[in-house]
Amino acid sequence: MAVTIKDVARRLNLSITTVSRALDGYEDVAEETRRKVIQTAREMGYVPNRAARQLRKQRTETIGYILPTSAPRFSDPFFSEFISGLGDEAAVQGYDLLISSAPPGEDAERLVYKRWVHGRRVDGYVLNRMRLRDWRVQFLSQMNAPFVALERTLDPVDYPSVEVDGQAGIRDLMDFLIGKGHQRIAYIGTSPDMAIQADRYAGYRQSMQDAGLAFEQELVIEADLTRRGGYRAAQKLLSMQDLPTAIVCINDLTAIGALQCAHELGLKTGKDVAIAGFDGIEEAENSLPPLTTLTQPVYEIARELVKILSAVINGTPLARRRIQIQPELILRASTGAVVS
Amino acid sequence: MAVTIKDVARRLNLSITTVSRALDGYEDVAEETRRKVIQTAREMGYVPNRAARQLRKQRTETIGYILPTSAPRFSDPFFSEFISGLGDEAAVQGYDLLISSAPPGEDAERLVYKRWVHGRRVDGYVLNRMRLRDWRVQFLSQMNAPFVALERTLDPVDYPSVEVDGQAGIRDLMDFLIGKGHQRIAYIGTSPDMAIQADRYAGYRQSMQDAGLAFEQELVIEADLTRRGGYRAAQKLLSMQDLPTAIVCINDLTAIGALQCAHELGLKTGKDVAIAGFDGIEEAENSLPPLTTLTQPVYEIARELVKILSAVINGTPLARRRIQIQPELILRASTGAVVS
DNA sequence: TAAATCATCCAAAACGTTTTGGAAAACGGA
DNA sequence: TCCGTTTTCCAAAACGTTTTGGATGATTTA
Repeated sequence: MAVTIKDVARRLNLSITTVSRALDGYEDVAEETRRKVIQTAREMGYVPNRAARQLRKQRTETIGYILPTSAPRFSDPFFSEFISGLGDEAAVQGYDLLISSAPPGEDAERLVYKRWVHGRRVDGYVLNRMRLRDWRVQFLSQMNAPFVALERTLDPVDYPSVEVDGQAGIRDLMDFLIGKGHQRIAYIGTSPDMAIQADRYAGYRQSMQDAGLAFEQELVIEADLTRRGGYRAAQKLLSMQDLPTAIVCINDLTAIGALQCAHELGLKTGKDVAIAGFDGIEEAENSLPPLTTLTQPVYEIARELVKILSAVINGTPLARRRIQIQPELILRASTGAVVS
Repeated sequence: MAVTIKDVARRLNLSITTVSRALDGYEDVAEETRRKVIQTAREMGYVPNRAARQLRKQRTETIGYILPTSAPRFSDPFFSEFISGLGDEAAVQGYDLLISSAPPGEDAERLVYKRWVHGRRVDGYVLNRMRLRDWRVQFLSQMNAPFVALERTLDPVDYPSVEVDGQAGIRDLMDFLIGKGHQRIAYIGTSPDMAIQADRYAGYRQSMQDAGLAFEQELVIEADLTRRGGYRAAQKLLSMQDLPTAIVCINDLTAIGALQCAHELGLKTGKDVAIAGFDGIEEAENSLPPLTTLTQPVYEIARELVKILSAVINGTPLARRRIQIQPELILRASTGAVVS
């Protein structure tokens, strides 16, 4: 059915060895021959059988990403952009992108990773939504499986990563808020075992301290990165006696939930209370009011991750094993009037 | 390195044939033997090498989906849910999910499909964002590649599909609006060669006609399914002499753009003008005001698509080759006060 | 008792590549 | 002319499965 290397060889009266080597650019084949091989291969529409090549070369030329789906029906604008970045760069590097999904931290997740690792399903892994101690890091490095992560963990393993400097980002934001006179600043975060929580919360704590502002435990709430979580957390904050004047949120979805809560309580966000997020998702541009946020180049980050992973797989030495990206503070109306 | 079938066979003093057949559930192996095989295979952590199996069986046990990325940095809440549905059901059916991305309709898209088809990269394809005449339908059916599509095209090819009845959905919505007394109802759609445009626009036209309302060309605007497109289209509509009292949008993102435009022009959506969307994305629940929309079960649709595709690949006869899903009208404040 | 059937097992081929370890021919230097 | 190089090619092995077509005994049937 499909045209194989054998067909090409037969047509040219050559051995399959020569055809293979001609196409792979080996030096021990005459230029004239190589020319002919390449041409007829193209003419005949020859495409190497992936499975055969994989079997022989013992590599799959595929990279894997397992979606951390917290709910069966899950939807997060971050991921469509992230995946399209992974896919695009994978194509550039000659890899396919294999995708599965599993609830993070569960046995199901373990199962998927194990199956892929033992079945030698992919050459390398892209990880994100890291937990502070992440079994995936331990497991993959133990199994000698190449991987790269967005965000860093505390695991005593040296692995290549891209990290967004959430701490610095939040500090920028806090400086701005404090500069505007805010003193009671609340923080809505997520579970303390998530890497981004450790990172961003640290920024919050540090800025409060540097500014000599009193830390109050009740101004810090743990949510779950969703709109609904943000909404509920804001409910608590905005029903206090002594209202916070600003709410810093760990991500945009949380902030958008908070925005809605404030609105329903009759508070004017940007005037009565300032609210800010983190991520720079598109929805944040169009919320009411538009959301102040720290934006990160998700698409480019995804591509960078694949670039690094590809280098790791091929044993190419890396210029830098840890790339740090500074998020950019985008001021919008949710933290006070702006001329945008 | 990895444990192969040979290792298992050696351990048990059996041939690899028997091990293979025991694991595959053939009848010609003694129950006692099968038991032992299964147990030691599990103990040794044996996972069949995918490439070898693929090569031998001439199938990849993988299904493919190519993201229609209209922009390099593209983000659409629809797709994260869609992909997670595809991935979950693929896992259930024993398939992997391979993903790539390409701008729809371009040569790049053609290239990706061709490479996958010729390289026998996947066993079947999931298509969406169909155009009215879609070359992919022609191409894949010509190549005898199994595929399944969300939405139908006009191509004279019989293929299995899931379709959301946009026409009926829009009619429901229109009935509601007309019942509330709206007469000047505008429609913001997209390029007429998209299947969903044909479908949903038809619903609009038909309802207008059935209600005896005059059709006005200037009340129909072509946008591009994005927030920005919706915003710009609404600008045109809301700067007319004789304002429309309602705007029906082809999807939620468009409607959210329109919402914002109305807000900026000082119009109270839900009072001065009614605006509605289509899709039921999460953002629509939290917009200001919350958006009336037609919701479709994206996750379930994705799973259904994979189920059907799996049946097609395996030659299992299908109960129904075309599944129709009725979207559900969700009334929210953007079309007038509601007790929600 | 011989023949036929049945229950288990297995050797070998095949899938389509890449890679190893030469072989043959052409060439160059003495 | 002969021998060592160089250039160009190739046969065969290997990757890890599944499948084909028996083989071997044991059991039943005639």
